[in-house]
Amino acid sequence: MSKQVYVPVLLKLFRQFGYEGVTLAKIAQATGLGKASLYHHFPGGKAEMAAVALADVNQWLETRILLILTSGSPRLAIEIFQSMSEETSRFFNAGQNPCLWAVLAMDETSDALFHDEIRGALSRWIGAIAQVLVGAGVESNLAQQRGEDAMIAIQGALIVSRGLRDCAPFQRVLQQLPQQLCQDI
Amino acid sequence: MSKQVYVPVLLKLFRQFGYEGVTLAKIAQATGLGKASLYHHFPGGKAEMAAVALADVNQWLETRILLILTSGSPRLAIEIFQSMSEETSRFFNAGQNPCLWAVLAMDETSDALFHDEIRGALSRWIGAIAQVLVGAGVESNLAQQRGEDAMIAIQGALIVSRGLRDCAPFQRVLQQLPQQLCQDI
DNA sequence: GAAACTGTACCGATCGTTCGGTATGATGTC
DNA sequence: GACATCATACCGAACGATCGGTACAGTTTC
Repeated sequence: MSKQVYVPVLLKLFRQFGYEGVTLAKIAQATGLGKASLYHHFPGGKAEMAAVALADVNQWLETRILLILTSGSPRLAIEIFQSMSEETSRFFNAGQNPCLWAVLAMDETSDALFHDEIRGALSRWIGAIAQVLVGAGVESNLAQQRGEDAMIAIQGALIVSRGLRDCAPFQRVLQQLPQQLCQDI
Repeated sequence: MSKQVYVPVLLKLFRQFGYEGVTLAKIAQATGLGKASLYHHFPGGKAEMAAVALADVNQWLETRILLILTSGSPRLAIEIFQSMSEETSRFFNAGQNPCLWAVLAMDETSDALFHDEIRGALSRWIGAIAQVLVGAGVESNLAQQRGEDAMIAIQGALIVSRGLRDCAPFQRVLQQLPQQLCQDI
């Protein structure tokens, strides 16, 4: 069985419990693999398993989000952002899934390599949003701010929805996001 | 030495490392107390130490934030929100401190009692913002939405600033927050 | 038969927690 | 004043459990 099969399981565990909260016992139980098998597939141990989960998220960003935002097709900006919102809402299961970036970024313990990867991913997403806005005539600095605001809205909505134990804020924010990004253009 | 002395240390540790990431060894080192002495002050162990830290945050909310928002003094709404933003920015050290609510809410492992307390705190803050807006003539449902948006902005800005390793987004968001809350009134 | 894979037993380290005990200072008794 | 009593604060050492990780002898697969 290819190790790719276990990546979604690892992703689910790490974003649910955080790096410290995930134990090899939990991973073994969730995957149905023994510890020796886990170390066969992931010789780097727990750190590699988390890295693989993080890489999976980054691949989602590249293939599902950045592709939408940077495809040369001449769609309207608002349509692009609507696609982005829908894909994002789907990825976070309408607000029920925590964000692995946020979980790992919080953790002071987890590797600095994770932090660099997370920073890069956030920057690319923000930059791609800004590029779409610039293409629609928005001034560069303002476009960058709007990109940041979009990430802030998504991350904040995830936190607040989780804190309130009610996904409605997340769903409302993502539904309003395209119009908010396209205000006055 | 009163146990109150150790509360700020506990708060710092738990919001920095999360519940799972904090070890009794770290607490002992940070407080200068032996592990056994910690159990003298906090017989409930690690859970009680986290609960005390959480209670400290909730007391800050009551005495510093809700007091500003609900004081009967007839100030303009925008001035009230400016005070709130400044106090919030100070509390989070201009975006360098993570939010204990977010850290604990993320953790699936931590006690359900924590989650109830966090939900209540978020609700009270949001509701207090909404009340100020209602007092300024904003329709009730919209006021509630604006309150949610404010919490989302604060929490999201903390996450993004941490992820980017740059506090500028947090500072910008909190500076713009009063005007954003008072738009069209 | 070679390579891929896995179950079992095990390792040292660390986890949260508890035990037995000491040092100190206030209080009560005569 | 001298002595016993008690509560508070603190700590070293150890507990059983679990942590992440490893060694190795099978077993499966091709």
